[in-house]
Amino acid sequence: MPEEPHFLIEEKQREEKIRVTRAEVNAESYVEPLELGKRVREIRLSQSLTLEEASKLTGLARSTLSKIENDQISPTFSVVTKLAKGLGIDMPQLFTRPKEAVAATGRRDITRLGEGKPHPTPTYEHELLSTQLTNKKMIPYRTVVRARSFDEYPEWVRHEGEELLYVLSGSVLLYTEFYEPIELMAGDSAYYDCAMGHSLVSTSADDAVVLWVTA
Amino acid sequence: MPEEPHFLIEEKQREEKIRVTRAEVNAESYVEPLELGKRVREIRLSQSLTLEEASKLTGLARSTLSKIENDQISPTFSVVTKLAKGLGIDMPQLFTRPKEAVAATGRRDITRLGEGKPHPTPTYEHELLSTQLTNKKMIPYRTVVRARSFDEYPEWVRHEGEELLYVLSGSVLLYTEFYEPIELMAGDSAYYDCAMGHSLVSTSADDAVVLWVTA
DNA sequence: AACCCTTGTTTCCAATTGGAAATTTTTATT
DNA sequence: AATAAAAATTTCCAATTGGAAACAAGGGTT
Repeated sequence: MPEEPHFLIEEKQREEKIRVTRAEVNAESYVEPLELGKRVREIRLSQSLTLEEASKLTGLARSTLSKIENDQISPTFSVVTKLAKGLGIDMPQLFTRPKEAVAATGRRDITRLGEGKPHPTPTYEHELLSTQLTNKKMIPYRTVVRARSFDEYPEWVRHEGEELLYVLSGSVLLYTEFYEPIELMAGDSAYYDCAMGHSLVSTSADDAVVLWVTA
Repeated sequence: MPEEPHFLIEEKQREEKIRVTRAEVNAESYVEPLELGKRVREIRLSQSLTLEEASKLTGLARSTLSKIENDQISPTFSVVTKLAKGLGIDMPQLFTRPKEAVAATGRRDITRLGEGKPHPTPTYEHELLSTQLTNKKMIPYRTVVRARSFDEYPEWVRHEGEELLYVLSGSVLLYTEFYEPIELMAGDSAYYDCAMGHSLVSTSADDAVVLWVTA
């Protein structure tokens, strides 16, 4: 029975409910159909495996594999994990858009002013740049730091990597663990280890804009 | 009810069956148990989001998020996808092991406008930022691209790594191998693999200023 | 202390997943 | 073609997921 996959149907049903909310908060974060099934099948066939063999390798039922490959179910995380283990694929590889294999063509991604992928949070208004390329060594954001008072600065953030901060306009106050807060004006920059607690507030009357690059 | 997660129990049962086969065929491409829940919580908190806010961003129920973070369910693929989209995470990042947070000593380096270390070349006028810190993952420059005519644009440059280019003022023409030259205006950015030949000239009447970050 | 409000957890249940087996389709062989 | 064997899909159903709502656990306020 060639019905529409459940989770796609469900997707639509919810669409209604959450449309407004989602649009408000994050105008542009919908889940594309992404053909997991197609990817999986490609990988299996590239190893010349039958469903039965893949089944043995992954510990998943033949039927389950078939359904996944035909996008009839949305496998659970644990199933995806088994799949990856059994077929010897990197998880990331599974999700990375196969897009044009980069091969001979160089990787390049242009982002025009204001055309990044918006990602608002209560505190900041991030705009992800260069979202076409995946597996980048750096992740660049252009971020609007909303004008706000001192005493409500956000919690420390801590994570892997290093960060470069360049103030494009306005002025901000950079809080980092182990140091006194420091005010940065347009043109100033900071480089720090993200393992230190850090957070940023705007000190200008209006919003400040910064470029943030994480490695 | 603090029972053992279903999908973990089941994991063990099947273990027996597939052990031998798996060892034969693919002895070593193990994606460890990875605590998805913990990761997700980290990421959510790093953005100072509440479950409610994350719920709005992802379109998932608060309860669902809670269960995921507490490893009480194995979310379906479509749910994981929504999660990643909503929270603005690269899928791969979700699965990559978070090397234990470096006991932070606190590396931080502030560079005031114009106080970087000058490094002039015939073509550009680089100003190295954050020169106090060594062993950085990224090397940031603020570079003035001298106004110049088209036909004397510099040779390709090729080297290791990836580069982010952000135009601070003026406009420039970015030449990269495999692509047509493209004009970038203030606020535009480009990300590319440095293995591609690349070079930059200014197209504005006066000098252009760009931020260049190499990883 | 009683109350309200926010954040996170748990319960309940309808909807979906995943396995075993049945069924259909494809491929190979006469 | 006809048949057998292999491979893939579908069906059926028990087990699990995911949403709504109830619940619990703080934080402030009055």
